[in-house]
Amino acid sequence: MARARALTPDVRRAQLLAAACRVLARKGYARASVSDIIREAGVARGTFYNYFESKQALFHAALVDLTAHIHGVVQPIDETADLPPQVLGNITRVVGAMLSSDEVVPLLNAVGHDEEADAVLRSFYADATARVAEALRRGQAIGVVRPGDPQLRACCLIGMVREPIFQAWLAGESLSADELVMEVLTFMSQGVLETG
Amino acid sequence: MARARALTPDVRRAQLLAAACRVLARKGYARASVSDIIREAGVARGTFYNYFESKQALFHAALVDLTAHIHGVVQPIDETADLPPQVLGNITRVVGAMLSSDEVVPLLNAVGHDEEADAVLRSFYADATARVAEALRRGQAIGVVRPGDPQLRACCLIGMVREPIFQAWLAGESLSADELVMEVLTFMSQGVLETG
Amino acid sequence: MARARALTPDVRRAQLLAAACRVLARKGYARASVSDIIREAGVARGTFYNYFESKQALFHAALVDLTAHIHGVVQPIDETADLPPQVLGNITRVVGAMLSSDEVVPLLNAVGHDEEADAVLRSFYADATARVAEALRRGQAIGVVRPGDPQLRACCLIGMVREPIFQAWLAGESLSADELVMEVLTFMSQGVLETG
Amino acid sequence: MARARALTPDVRRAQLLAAACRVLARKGYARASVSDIIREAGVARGTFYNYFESKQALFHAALVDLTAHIHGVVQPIDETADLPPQVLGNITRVVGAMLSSDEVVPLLNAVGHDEEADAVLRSFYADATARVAEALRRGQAIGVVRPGDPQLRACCLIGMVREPIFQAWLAGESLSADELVMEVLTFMSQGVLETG
DNA sequence: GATGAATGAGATTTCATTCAT
DNA sequence: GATGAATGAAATCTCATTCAT
Repeated sequence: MARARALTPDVRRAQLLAAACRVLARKGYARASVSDIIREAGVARGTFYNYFESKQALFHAALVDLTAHIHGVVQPIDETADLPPQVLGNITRVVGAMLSSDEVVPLLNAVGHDEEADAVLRSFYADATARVAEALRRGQAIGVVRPGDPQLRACCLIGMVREPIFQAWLAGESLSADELVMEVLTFMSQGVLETG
Repeated sequence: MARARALTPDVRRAQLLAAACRVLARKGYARASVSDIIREAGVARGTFYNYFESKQALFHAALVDLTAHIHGVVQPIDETADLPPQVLGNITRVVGAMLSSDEVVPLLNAVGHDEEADAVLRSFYADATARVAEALRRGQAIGVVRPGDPQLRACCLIGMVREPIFQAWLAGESLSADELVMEVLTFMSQGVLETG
Repeated sequence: MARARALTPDVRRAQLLAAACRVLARKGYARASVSDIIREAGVARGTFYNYFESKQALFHAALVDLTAHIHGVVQPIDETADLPPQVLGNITRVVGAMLSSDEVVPLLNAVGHDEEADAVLRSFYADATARVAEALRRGQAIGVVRPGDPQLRACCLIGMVREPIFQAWLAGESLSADELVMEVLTFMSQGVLETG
Repeated sequence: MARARALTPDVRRAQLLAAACRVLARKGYARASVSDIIREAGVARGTFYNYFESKQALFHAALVDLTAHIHGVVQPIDETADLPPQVLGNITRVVGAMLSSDEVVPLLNAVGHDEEADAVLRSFYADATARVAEALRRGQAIGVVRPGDPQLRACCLIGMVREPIFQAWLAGESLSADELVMEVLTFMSQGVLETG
């Protein structure tokens, strides 16, 4: 076989991570094998293990990367400025990040495959919920959010965003980020039932 | 060896399915092996294959059973009667069904493990969404639901219910069905933002 | 491939152990692979792992079996009877056990390959030394053994037996058990130097 | 990267050999990897193969060095001078050489790992035995050594020295060279049994 | 000469499935 | 029908060696 051109470790590592994400998106967590990944990356088996201690370590790294990226798009709320546009902006950016590539959704729904990966996802969701809950709590403090358990409400909000994305992926359909954001806003601001 | 009493096929099948569900709840889809299942059921390896073509077939059957059960708790809307209590009743019953046993949540989140199982889940979620969307559509027709894409809105509603249940399971915590139902109602009827 | 006749677990286990010993004798500890062992035993790869948790576990079991067997040929000393023939008998039986099959020597010299195996060998040699030392101590107590550190002397005696056996094996030559026993007796009773 | 200063081939070779010996002492023959050796020596992987054809070749060279060193401490017997002190001196020097460093014992017991290394050890032991046997033969000729097979007797003598050293190493204990030499002398000159 | 990224043959291990009893 | 020993394809992982720079 033609020997792959030697790269600096950082580059090769990133390449392997990217290849792994593509494979994960295509075959799913459970069916993605090291053989798939190295074929996708065009390197030899041993090369893989020069960069990751194990297949599990790779998946762990991929998830950590991904969740960090999503958290990264959230901007802290400036309480001295107008709130709604900031919240809207964050929702829009998160939805954008989740729809930005085909690889995000399957990874974020890959629960129950792997002890370590589950831990990463658990902390991702716990963290996201905690942030939203904190924002709600502040909103309640300044009287712009109705009373109610912030933790539970935060979960509902996350589900409201996550589920349409998840189902669109499951069905292989595309989803309009703008429409989703609008719908979430409707639920937040007035609900969907006409009130006499 | 101690030979298990010959049972009628249906009983044995049900016994295996129940054992499989318990194992799935305990170990998760990916880590449930045939050995686990037959140990739990107390039958020999070969016996398993007298009743299911493969491990995949068993999981498929378990999912079909489970999703049928959840669909079963939903009652058709009687449009001549008062709507809100019927909707409320259905939400309550679905939440109740999902919280009724430890086995439901892990199974409904077991995505990406298995081609066939994914198909079952896909159709479960598609079906659930379609039903809710249809209800919304009727609501819009008679003017009790605001305008908006029923499909997308249905997804949001399902996510609003599913996510808190999912996260509580992930965190190993319990969840109050009543509080969840109340919160969903709040989102539906008035939103969570105070309106000047 | 023709399916191997199903055996009771005990028999199959013993067969695998025996096959492993033959392979170890032929190829040495480091170069004996699971593939070699199953080829020798005529079973499939998976069958091996039905009986031993790992390759290491098999080697451990083989060593435990072997060392137990050698210890088993040693008979306790009856202090009310004549001592020399009893000692002579034990030496003869141990030498006999070590020469009884080609597999003993390579196994007893397989040091440094494997943490667990080393522990078995360590305790084998420690135990053997302790027994000989105890016999020497008793001999000193009743005045038939000269003064001197029993532990060290026991080691020397064991080496005196072990080394010729080891070297004969290394050179691929055979060794007369009787001559070895006689030589050891000479060293014990009078030494090899003529005394003026 | 930090490129090691180019050394003369002999120096570099010696440096690698020394590193290999340290690693061997620490991890044992079977667990010493090329990675360990180059890390210990502080050279790059490729450099290793500029000096040794293979890992096996390095171990071979290390053994040759070591065995040559041990043989080197043995002084030829001057038959015109008094014999016992010369024999005593040689035993003392050999024991001293074997105890001089932690690396000797594990290497001399590294049997069964490697075809070539086994050959080196085989010839080391054969040579040592031959020398001792020759000395015994001369002793018999001049009447200071009792009759008996010199070859077998030489093996016993070597075992008498080697075994205590081996066991002390196995147990991680230290050993007094003087006591060992004295004990060997006792076995040679009078045996350990009291004679009425 | 030195470097270290890349290699790949070969080892161990897993586990869903088969089939003789 | 029930049993459980046997199977083997396929997965993960190791590490001595190569070779372009």
